[in-house]
Amino acid sequence: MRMSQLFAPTLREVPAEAETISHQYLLRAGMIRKIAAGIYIYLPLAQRVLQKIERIVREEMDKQGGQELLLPALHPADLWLESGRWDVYGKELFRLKDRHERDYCLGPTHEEVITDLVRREVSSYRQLPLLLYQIQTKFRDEIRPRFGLIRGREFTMKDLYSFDKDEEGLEVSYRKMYHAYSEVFRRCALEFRVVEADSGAIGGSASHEFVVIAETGESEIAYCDNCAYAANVERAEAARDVTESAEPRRELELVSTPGVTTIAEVADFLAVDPKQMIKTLIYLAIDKEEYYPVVVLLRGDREVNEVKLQNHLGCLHLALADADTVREITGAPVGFAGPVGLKDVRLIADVEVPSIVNGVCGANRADYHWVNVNPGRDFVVTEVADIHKVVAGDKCKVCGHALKTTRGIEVGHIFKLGTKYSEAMGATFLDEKGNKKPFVMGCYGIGIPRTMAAAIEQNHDDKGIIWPMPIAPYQVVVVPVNSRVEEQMKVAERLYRDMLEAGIEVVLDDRDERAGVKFNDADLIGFPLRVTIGSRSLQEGKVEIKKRRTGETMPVDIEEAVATLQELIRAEMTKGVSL
RNA sequence: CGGGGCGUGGCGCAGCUUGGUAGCGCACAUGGUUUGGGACCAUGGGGUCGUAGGUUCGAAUCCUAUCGCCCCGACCA
Repeated sequence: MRMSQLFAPTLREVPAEAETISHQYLLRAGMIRKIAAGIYIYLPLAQRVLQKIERIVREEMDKQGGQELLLPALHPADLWLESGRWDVYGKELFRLKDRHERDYCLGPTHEEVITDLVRREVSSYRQLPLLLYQIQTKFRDEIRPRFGLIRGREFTMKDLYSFDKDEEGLEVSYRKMYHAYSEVFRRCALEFRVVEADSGAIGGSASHEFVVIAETGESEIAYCDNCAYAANVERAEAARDVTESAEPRRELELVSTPGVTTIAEVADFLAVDPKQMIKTLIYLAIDKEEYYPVVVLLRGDREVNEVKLQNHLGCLHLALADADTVREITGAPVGFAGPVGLKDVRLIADVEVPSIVNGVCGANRADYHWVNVNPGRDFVVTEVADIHKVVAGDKCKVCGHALKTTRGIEVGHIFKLGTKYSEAMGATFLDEKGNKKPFVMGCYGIGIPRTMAAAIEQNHDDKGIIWPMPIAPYQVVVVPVNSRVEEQMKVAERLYRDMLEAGIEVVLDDRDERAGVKFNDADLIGFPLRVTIGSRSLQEGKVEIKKRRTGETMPVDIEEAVATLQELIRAEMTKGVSL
């Protein structure tokens, strides 16, 4: 490809709308353009990267016995009503009607469609296991699209669905995908971690996320350096502090705390450790038709993990109660809630609460707190659950070492679905004994554009993108320093032709631009290798090869340039990690 | 949806407080000089100031409504 012909409108300035590095560079390198919030055009360079990622994905899926098919993006509402998700999925589902007023939606995921297909076409255990996948456009009316390609409303996803005859089969399929995903991201040269995850709206038992480590990521993960434990903080659990305090239980006492409401203020005012406090929060658990209040107790230094809480409650949504509801339940304004004396309301204590001795909590009365509160004595704890958020420093539940936390971008997610969809939709087969059984399913997704963006978040410097070789849009750019110098152009053209013949993916920067412009564009777009042809080295019959990542340059004889490049490319293609 | 911010040539911004009929840099076009890290000179084209109402002799500027976009939170690959 000639740079003069390449449709890659690079931008010198940073577009105001872009906050994150990947978003900025994708725009500036002329790879994407936005057409509406969360909806992007992929220009030729981006398309090449996406296709390379897809190719890697296909190869790894195929290796595990996956078969590619293509499902529709437009789904009839019937299928979603059948699975029950027409109501559950909520506003995120793009819904539309056809001319006959029939309901449809744009698929945000494809469990319904694939389950429908399989229930009609597969009837015997002999046809299992079945691994079917596609690379398809998904539509999700995200509450807030953001960070460019990281969270779009339309994006391509590879989704594979596994159908097995039993749990053991699912386990095998799940492990295959776990391995395949690790291979995909390794080949994309990404630094990632596999973490235990919450399975969220898709449902099911076990699930793992593949998280690319990046400061700008939306996911927070907790992990242990000492053992293999790693989990999304939405799910992460820590070892419990079981040290029973020997301190004698003191007499319950009401103290005046005028205008002192927050944990920090109370701790300060009464000179107690926040760990001694019982944080009392009023939530509303919201289901399809109804909602009810829940009182949640935590140690004062803890935050609620709403995902855990919601899972525990099994409700659809969760919201902090408004001031009126708080007053209704506690009889006091916000800031003075406590479990002592509360009646007729569901009370859930975090696992750490029962061991608090002589604690402090609100008195359900404006401007008063209780001190020397002892769970079990001063209020009854019937429901205990792990609902606090794990933080760095908590003990690993596996080995007891201090956990660390970091942020990352979730690029892949694998789920064991079990029989959730097959049962809801009556998808069954006959087993060896002729018994009707629901398929045991799994689903496995990779966000393709997000993977591209994550690669940029992890591979860039202040000049631009540094593509890992396996997913670079082109492997080499040839830059004649001065396109008007005939000799330089001649050598450039010859090398360009030779490279094409050798199967190297190359761009020739034949533009009549100053060297600085070409160099800067080359750095911005992020070609892993650059061949510079200038008068200096040409005098000695040499050209310069420069590695984008390290900045290392090496003069090579013109005749050896192609062979050298091939060698460098080969080395980077198989390496699997960043150079 | 709650909180914050922004809509002015393709991009980045000024002008708005204190109304007087739109400007700067980059990009673009033409000519010339330049050419190893985003050149210079000259000339030129391009904007219903997001949209709709209103106030006013007069609105980018003031008022109202509305749409869009970005950032922080609830959603997820």
